[in-house]
Amino acid sequence: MTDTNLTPDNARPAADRHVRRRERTEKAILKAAEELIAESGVDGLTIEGVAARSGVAKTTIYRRWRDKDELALAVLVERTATLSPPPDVGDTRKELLTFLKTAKQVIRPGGVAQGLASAIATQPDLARTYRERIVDVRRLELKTLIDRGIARGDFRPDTDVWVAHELLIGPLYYRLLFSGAPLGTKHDKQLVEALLRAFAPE
Amino acid sequence: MTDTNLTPDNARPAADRHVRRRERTEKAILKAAEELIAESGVDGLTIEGVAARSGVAKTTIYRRWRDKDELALAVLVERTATLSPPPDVGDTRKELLTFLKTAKQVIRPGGVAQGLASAIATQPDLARTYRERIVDVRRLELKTLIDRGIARGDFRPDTDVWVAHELLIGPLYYRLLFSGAPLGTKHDKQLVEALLRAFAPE
Amino acid sequence: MTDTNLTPDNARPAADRHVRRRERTEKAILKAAEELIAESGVDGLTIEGVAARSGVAKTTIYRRWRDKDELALAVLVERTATLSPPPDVGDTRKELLTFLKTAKQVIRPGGVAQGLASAIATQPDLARTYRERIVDVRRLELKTLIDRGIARGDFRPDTDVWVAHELLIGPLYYRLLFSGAPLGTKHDKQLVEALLRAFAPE
Amino acid sequence: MTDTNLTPDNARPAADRHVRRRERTEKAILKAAEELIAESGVDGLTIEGVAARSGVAKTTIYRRWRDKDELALAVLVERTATLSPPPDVGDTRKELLTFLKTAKQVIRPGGVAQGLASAIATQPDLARTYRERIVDVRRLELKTLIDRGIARGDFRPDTDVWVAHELLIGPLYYRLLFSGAPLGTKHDKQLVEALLRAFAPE
DNA sequence: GACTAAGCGAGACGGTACGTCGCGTCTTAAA
DNA sequence: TTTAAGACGCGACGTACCGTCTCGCTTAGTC
Repeated sequence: MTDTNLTPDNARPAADRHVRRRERTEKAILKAAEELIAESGVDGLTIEGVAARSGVAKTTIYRRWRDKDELALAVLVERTATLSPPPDVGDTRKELLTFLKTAKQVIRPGGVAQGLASAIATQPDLARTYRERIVDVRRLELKTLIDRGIARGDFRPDTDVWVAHELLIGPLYYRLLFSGAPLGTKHDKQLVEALLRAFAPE
Repeated sequence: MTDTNLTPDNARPAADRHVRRRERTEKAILKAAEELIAESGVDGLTIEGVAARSGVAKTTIYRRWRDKDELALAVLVERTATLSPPPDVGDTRKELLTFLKTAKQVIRPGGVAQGLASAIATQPDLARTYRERIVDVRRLELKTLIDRGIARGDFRPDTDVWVAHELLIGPLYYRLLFSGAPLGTKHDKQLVEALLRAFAPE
Repeated sequence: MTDTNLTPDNARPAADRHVRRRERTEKAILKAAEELIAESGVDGLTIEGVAARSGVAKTTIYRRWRDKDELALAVLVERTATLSPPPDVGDTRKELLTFLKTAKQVIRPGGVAQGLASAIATQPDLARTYRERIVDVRRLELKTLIDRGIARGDFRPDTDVWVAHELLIGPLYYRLLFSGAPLGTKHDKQLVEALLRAFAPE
Repeated sequence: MTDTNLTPDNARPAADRHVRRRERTEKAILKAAEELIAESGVDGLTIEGVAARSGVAKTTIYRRWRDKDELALAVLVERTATLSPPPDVGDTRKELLTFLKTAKQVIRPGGVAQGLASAIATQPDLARTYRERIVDVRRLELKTLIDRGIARGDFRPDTDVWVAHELLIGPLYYRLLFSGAPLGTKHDKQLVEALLRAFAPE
């Protein structure tokens, strides 16, 4: 986490051979972590387990991530990074549904979000990372959709993206974490419908 | 937890002295637990700590609750149980705001909900208890409000209580757990407004 | 243990009306204890287990025996009490072998002696009871045999019963507890032979 | 326990610093264990106590020994290992007495043998260790003595070392564990005398 | 046939130690 | 410079069984 690899590819002075090594190691760790999470949830994620599976020393893992929560979060971030924003298909309703679907793809597998919820809610460091790397990203995407929706006359011009985001994602998390309701398409539709009504032009 | 004291006060045959003792013990435990949570969060809640502070043996605690999550949840349930449903004040908007306010009073202090989120999302037993003793209770209260709202012409007659509940509570939890936004009155108002619009009569 | 029922049947002054009840309870307890020992050794003997199986309250057991070791020893004593001394068959060798065989019958089943060894060696109370009710009894029996042996000219007149006892029983226990050697008849014969030689008349 | 340091002192490649540390830790543990046993018997031996006194973490102790019995046995083994076999003094009688004396030195202090008797008699693992590291060692020493005795004409050539061993050690344990008789020199002499007669040449 | 005291059942509890889990730290050789 | 490897301290876990306490019901000989 600490430092994000923003280094451009030019100008590698000397002690940079080691960078390649770092990266390889890091990948091995993340891979092992993801697998373990997939197999037995965030609770089943263990630094010792990751070390064993990845063939990396425990020490090495601790050099990169403070603890297992940070590591799990890194897995989540990785996942978000590989997703692309929802394309313009000319239909706000459909685009919003796609948005929800994508969100579920990020959150659900392995129960990472479920497993991390408490940690994120509790530890400011994690929360910040989570917000910057995930919440903000997704809200930006939503903004695109909403702007299009406004242009199409589906949303009133002063629609608050923050609130809209909450109205879509909040219920989703709520079902995921607490109510246990089955995150189905039907529910998604109800949410989208509600959102469209809540911010419909006068 | 397990059994709710429905026994009337007459006809206590014999083994009832035990019951009285149980209750006293249980109260001591819950009190200590609540204090510890208040001081250092659910993470800081330790069965050993509770035992020490309450002067009750660790064993006795385990005789009532499987583990520390169940105990923490019991604290939450206790809190919910002591709250009364929002009164009819003749104004749907106000009643909904009161509903949100009460919800925050249950959830926030000590970060119990935050600390328990992962556990609830992960362990079916806890989830069931949580749903039955908290979600359902609160949704029932909301139903009363919505019914009144319908009668007053503020909501359309087929308003779905489930969805309405999610639209109000979901964002609240979302802010609490992930976005870190300050659960202020302003936000509450935005949510209520959105809800009223989403389910306004045609 | 504390008081051994040596009271003769005459002269029951007053407060001993309830004796019969006591005895029934006591028998139930000892029976359950013996069964449990047979099933899973002295280690598997649990006051709670005995209470459960015998249908007697834990309290009642503690009213008679200080702890589970005393109870187990009581089982052992019971066993010794029901055995009869070896008859005169006219052959010292044979009588000694019978003596050893009987000893094994007392000691072996359920591993009571094994399980109790440490307790006896450690707690003077138990040791005293053990010596008085078991060791002394058996040594007295041996004395009879040796006296007969002396009369028959198989032992020298000044044979020390104590030492003889140790030479027979000691190795037996040693095998039982430590060496793990299989307490077979062959070994018994070797011991008897050695004893006869050690105390043979000049 | 597990591995006996048979590594020669040359060629210690690398991961050997660890070994040194292990050894230091192990010594600290055994020392503390021995002290605790000396103070309050095997019953008073507690892993937690050892951890506290030795300044070693409980975990570390469990990393080496399965449980407190194994640890106690290790103390006994340690004791045996540091003793040297009885020297040839030209007198079988005297050598046998020395043998008994040494045996008592191993067994008696702290009542380790007494406290472990039940455990050894009950758990095959412990029994095996006990036999291999203690019984066999001592019997081998006895063999030396008996061979010398045979050479000197004190024992008949076919003297069975096993039986001889039992005849000497068995009574000793018997006194120690059950009869409570005071393991004095007088008794020792009687045993040695009996042994010499039992296996005297024709 | 009713009295009455010894005996008993039942449940809750405090307490000690257990053996386990996974964490995160440290140290040093080797790559 | 980075990594592997191993040993370690630590805190809390959840469990087992201990032995104790309290109090009301049961029961069996006696009056």
